[in-house]
Amino acid sequence: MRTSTLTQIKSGPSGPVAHDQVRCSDCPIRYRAVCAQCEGDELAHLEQIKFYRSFEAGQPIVWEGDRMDFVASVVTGVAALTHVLEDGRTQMVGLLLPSDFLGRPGRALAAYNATAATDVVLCCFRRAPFDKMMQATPHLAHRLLEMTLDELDAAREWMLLLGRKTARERLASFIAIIARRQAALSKSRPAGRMELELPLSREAMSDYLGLTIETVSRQITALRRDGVIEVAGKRGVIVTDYARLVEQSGDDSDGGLPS
Amino acid sequence: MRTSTLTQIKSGPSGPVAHDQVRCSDCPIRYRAVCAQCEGDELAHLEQIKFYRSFEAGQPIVWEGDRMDFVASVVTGVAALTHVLEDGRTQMVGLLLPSDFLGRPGRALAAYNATAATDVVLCCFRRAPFDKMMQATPHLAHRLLEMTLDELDAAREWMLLLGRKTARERLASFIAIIARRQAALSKSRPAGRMELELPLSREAMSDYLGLTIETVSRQITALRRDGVIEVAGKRGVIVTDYARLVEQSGDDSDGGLPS
DNA sequence: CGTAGTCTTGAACCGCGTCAAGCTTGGTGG
DNA sequence: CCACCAAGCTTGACGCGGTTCAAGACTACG
Repeated sequence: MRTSTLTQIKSGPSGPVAHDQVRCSDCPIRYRAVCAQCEGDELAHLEQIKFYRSFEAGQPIVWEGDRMDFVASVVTGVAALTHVLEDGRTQMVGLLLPSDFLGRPGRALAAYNATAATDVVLCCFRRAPFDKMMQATPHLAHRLLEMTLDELDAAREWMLLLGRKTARERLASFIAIIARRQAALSKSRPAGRMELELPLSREAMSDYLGLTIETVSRQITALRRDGVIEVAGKRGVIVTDYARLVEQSGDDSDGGLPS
Repeated sequence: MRTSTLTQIKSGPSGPVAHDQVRCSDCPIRYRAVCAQCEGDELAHLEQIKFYRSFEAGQPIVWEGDRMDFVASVVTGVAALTHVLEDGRTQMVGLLLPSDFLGRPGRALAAYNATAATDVVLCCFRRAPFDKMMQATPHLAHRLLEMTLDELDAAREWMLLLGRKTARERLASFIAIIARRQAALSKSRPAGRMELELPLSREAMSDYLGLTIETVSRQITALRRDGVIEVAGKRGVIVTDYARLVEQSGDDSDGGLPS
């Protein structure tokens, strides 16, 4: 049932497309998203003002400066926030994974470009009712504060990467982040040999890491040559030993990048 | 009574130094800090759990991983948050100006090093009562959410700088940020000729900008040679034309970096 | 089999880091 | 008042890591 509703989305060639409601109680991100602490009436109210939108990989979600009359949780897939300078230089400034929040309550204009890095499904809330609910529901405000603080921590870890790490360390850090989040999905700790699927193209990785696409490619080759990873197709990566990968990432300790 | 307990702290020559209480109603950051929207009882309660601490320029406030049993607002001065890799590479990840908030409610361990970049006065709140008050006071949580979202925006602007800007653009961006905030203090818009005092040493600037101290120095010289700025002593800078400075910063539009 | 999109590889270049002196300023003591 | 020193800043010479520019190679898809 759930799955069938989701497959309907895949219609429009380029536009976002709505699809049938999924009950919040069946939602895969029920206990991790903004709504995590809502129950009963609150959840019912959220259910009323929510709607789903899907985007195919590569599609824009909003442009910087555009009016955005909803906020949303990422249900499945990966979305990227980017800043672009006038001469075209691009820097990714946010990577939104399932349960992450998109948009800013109380602000109608998007501050960054948002793009679907993979196929993405968003659970959207109309802005006005959501803002009103934020005022009335301490749960919601608290949860959002907590999530925003986590994102701030992640952004600061990322600043360390951009400001001080070498190209090799950046690649190792990125792969380690993906490994960690994949382990988190199965509620295990990352360790030993791990098979991963990178959620970003080489170009998106270069935008994330503040490098060129060529340098990304070369460093992946170098990590492979040194036996830190194996490569399987364009997106597939096998980490031969997670601890060894972390060593290459330049971080003194493991941990880092929440969510 | 209140003051006497605090003045006792005033012991060590290099340790933090407390000073007499200031009434919240007289506080210079009264309407910009976390407490901005608190009135009456709420303010009185905050007043009860607050205490001041001072730090001389260069002193550490907390170390990453240390227990931190307070949160605080910066009243005067500038504090820096930094990450350090094991080999000593350092990246500043936060620059706290007056009214900015230090610490994370609900987390006792510091996630970064905090250092006084100039002489700093903090208005501290003991953690436990502050956390409790956060639960009970929607005002407070909302204000903190708003401030955290602003900081996240600033961090993302900063990521663009670290990932994609040249050394010259970074310096111009930094000086423009200082110019903007100084204009904001006198409630004017930055424009034309402006005299500034940089709140950071060359070393701190290099940590902020992801450069070496030598490159910072060279780029300041270059901006001076090109007539974009004049230099007066170690910390003094005169921006000859703010618009020209912004052109050099690589940003397509003005704006950016809230707070 | 051809073609487009994505990724890889190579060679040359250059911006910034590194290393090593000098310079400027302020503080201290003779 | 000046000699001395330490800390912070500036300047120069040189090398390296990552960018740039330019071909190839690998898929996926007609």
